[in-house]
Amino acid sequence: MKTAIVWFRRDLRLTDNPALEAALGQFENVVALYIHAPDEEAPWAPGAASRWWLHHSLAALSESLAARGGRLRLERGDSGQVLLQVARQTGAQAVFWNRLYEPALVRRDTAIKQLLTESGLQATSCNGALLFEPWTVKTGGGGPYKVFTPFWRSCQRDLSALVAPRPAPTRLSCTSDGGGIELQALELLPRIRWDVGMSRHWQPGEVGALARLDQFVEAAVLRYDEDRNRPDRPGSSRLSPHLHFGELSPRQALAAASRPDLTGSAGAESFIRELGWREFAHHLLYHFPHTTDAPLDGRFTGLEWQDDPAALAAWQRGRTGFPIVDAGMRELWETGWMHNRVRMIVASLLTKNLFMRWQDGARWFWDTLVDADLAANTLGWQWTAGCGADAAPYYRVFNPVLQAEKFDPERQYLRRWLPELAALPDKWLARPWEAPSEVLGKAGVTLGNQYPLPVVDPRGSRDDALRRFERLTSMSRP
DNA sequence: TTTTGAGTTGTTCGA
DNA sequence: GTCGAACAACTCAAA
Repeated sequence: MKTAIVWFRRDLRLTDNPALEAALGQFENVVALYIHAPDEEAPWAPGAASRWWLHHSLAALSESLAARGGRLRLERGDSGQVLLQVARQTGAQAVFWNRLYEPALVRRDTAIKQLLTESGLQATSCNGALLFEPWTVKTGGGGPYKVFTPFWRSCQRDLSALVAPRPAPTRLSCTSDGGGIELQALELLPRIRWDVGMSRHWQPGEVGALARLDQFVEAAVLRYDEDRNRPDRPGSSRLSPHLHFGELSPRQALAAASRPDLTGSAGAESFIRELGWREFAHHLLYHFPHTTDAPLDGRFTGLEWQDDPAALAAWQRGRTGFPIVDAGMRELWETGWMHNRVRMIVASLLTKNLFMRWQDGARWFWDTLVDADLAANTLGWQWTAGCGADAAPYYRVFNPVLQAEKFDPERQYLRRWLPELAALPDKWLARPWEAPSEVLGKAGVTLGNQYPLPVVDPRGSRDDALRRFERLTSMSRP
């Protein structure tokens, strides 16, 4: 009986899984294996929210394998050694996996491929995570793109040539040896059970991912162009954590949004474009691996940042005194997710009003987001800070009041997350520090008491930021 | 090689 | 209240 290992990593699905399909095409028998090795991802080992998701996603994968006559084997330890050991035990002759593109994992996987090959095993890696491999999208000069629009134009030319998503195998022949450890032994769930409310918001796993995609395509995609900017509406796809863990492939998302009745609609176009941004982020990180910690634009290395632990803590806990920022940070804390429009606003406040390092913000997001993704997180923070690819110009500083009033016109989002301010009239809700004292009194609000005063001068800090960045650009000019 | 056109998501000011 | 221009040049990518 010819046996292969399918090494599951961040491709926790059976549908459109190239590594699984390739293994089943060449071997009669597969061992579905997941190896817990967070040290190998250091310094970007999954954060607490991400581990919660991973726990449930592994449980879901295990269940769907079992339903097809298979079994998920869990192990922990050095990935290379575990693969060799499991291969010995099961008589497997090959290992299949889908590639990942983060710097530490590229290094690890390259070494493992060599180790396996030297040990006489077939090692095959596939593309299951991206629409296009990072090394295939090149400018006319042969280098990687640094601007989104030409990057995406180039990708779009090849979209129609992509193969359609492949169906899940109906039946798996898996070895049924009892090896491996229990899911609980991976200790992915938090000791302090802050996660009890999380399952109200999310269904990790492939079934949940497909349900979410279906719901989005049926109910929201046609309004996506406008509603994706509205934190008060359920206009986001909320597919990011599913895509991150590979419970859904980008090809499946693309195919769903390319249905004949949706093509040409502004909503579907925008959604597909967001898939393009996901590609762009992964490609950039692949080509510029240092950007997780250092600015892509080297001029920003010399920028002096503020060191203010109290302000950072206020930002993290949603106590900055800017309602839209605090609402977002509380949404993040409670649900492990934040609306993208609000992510930009909170990031702008941290980097451009508080002058804190974007890396501090990226770290907090890393630990609290269920969709924490190194490529997307890095791109997003560098974009806001102005030091990344296609970055926002330095004078583009989000005004947290105007943004709230524009994108949350009825203040539903603010009231949902800031119950202590809910009684304030719309006019003052996004800017409570400007409200007359009798209005505050009537609403039962005492600023500086149950709701804070702004941590930074709402008007002056924008000018401070402009001056700082102006100095930066002029200093670097020859 | 040089030239040319264009670039996710904003704010403020003045008409 | 709405609209266009300025912000400040710079870098990227393609012709």
